[in-house]
Amino acid sequence: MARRNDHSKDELQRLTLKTVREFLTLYPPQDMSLRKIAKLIGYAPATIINSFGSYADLLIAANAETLDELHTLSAMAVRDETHPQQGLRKLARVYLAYARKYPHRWHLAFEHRIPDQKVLPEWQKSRVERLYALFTEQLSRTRALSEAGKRKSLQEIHIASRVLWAGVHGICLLAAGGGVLQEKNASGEQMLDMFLSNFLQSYTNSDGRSYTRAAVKPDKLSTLK
Amino acid sequence: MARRNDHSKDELQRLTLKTVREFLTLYPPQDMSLRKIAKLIGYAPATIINSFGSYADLLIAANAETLDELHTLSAMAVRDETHPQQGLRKLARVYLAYARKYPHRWHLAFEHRIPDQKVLPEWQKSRVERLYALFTEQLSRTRALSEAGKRKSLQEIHIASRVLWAGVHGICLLAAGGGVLQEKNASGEQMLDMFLSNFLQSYTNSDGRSYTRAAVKPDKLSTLK
DNA sequence: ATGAAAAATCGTACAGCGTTTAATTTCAGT
DNA sequence: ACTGAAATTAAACGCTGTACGATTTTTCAT
Repeated sequence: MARRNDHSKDELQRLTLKTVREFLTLYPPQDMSLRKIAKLIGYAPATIINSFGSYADLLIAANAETLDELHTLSAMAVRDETHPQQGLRKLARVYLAYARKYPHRWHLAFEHRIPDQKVLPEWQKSRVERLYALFTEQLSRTRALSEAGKRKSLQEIHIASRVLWAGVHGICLLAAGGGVLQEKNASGEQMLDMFLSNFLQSYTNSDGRSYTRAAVKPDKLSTLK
Repeated sequence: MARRNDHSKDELQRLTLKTVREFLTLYPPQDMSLRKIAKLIGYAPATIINSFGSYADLLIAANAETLDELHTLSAMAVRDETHPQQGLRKLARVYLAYARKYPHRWHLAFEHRIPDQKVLPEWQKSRVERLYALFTEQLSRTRALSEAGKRKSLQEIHIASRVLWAGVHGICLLAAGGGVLQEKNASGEQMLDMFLSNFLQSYTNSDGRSYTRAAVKPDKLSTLK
């Protein structure tokens, strides 16, 4: 066969990605295959490969979409949010909501292992870092103080943002995860709440040894529940 | 062909699992296959299937070994540990060390998705709960107090143990994870330290609103660094 | 001791997978 | 109209896990 010109190159890529997205909305990644997607869009498997490079590259592209969507939702959630602790809570809730709504896409994006030693592209890593950055941004707004009473260093904030992200991610695994990780006696909201309340409580009170009192007053804090 | 009697049924299972273990010590799960393992042990693929039921069941059995090993190491680490906060730190460090030493086995155990709707056996879930239980145990030793100054409820401790585990797991993903999650500017130890210090600081000081002072004195706490 | 049943092992076949190759048809530019 | 490039596919390749049937060995009752 030959050139059909039903779709332009870009149209075909969009159609493919849309089909993948819809498939993963219903079925897990293991049930997806290049041949199934090809059949769904009415093209031959080789056409998709020709368009994306490989099935793995198609998955990477789909994951990029997922990360973008998650970032957009997160950014929207913290826009116009003046209270950084509230911002962090909102970020966490967006993550949990997304992991629950699109578990298969969420899993694929964060569990995906590249087949060989083929490193995944930089623009993919930077998408993940953009997610971390949302936490970093809220954190640096907390004006939390370090031991000596000085502002926390950039490195401290960097680490704390990773810790926050990791905690939220781990909790989402328990709350929305398939496989061996399934928690039914504690809700995701409960876990997120306990995590953020306690971590931020201590984090924002310098290191908790009360050289300094927190900038946030207790009654302000209690409104965050 | 027919019965060879080179190995008993149990011997063959042990041999198979040992081969899987050794394979995963060197190579990632995606590179493993039923046929490769069969070739390595000198049996036909169908023999393994006949012995374990399916390739998926073999993986589940291998994961059981991983979870057992992790539990044994963890239990050893907190045996004779009188200080519960130190115990929790040791648990976290064992997890991180294991995830770093056997990343492929670790990943397979926690990421494994069951193929179909075939639920994974109860004895597998209970193995994971046994891991949580180690955290629960240390936590209930902290004698942390709740808002009203009373001991924390079982439900609170339950949630807190999940939060701790989830946080440690998430951090291990960043520290030892392949794929899209790789943190190079913050070490796993730094992240674990910040996580545990801050979370426990607040958790053990009731909810931080200082109805009650913590049972653990500040100078005790500082020795945990 | 003998015959029958059960168990173990494997070769073969099957359907599906991602990917490569070669052929074919169409489009764009001259 | 002619030519070279681009797009699309069918077919084949080497994998994958699994089902089936045949074959041999062990086990056990008689």
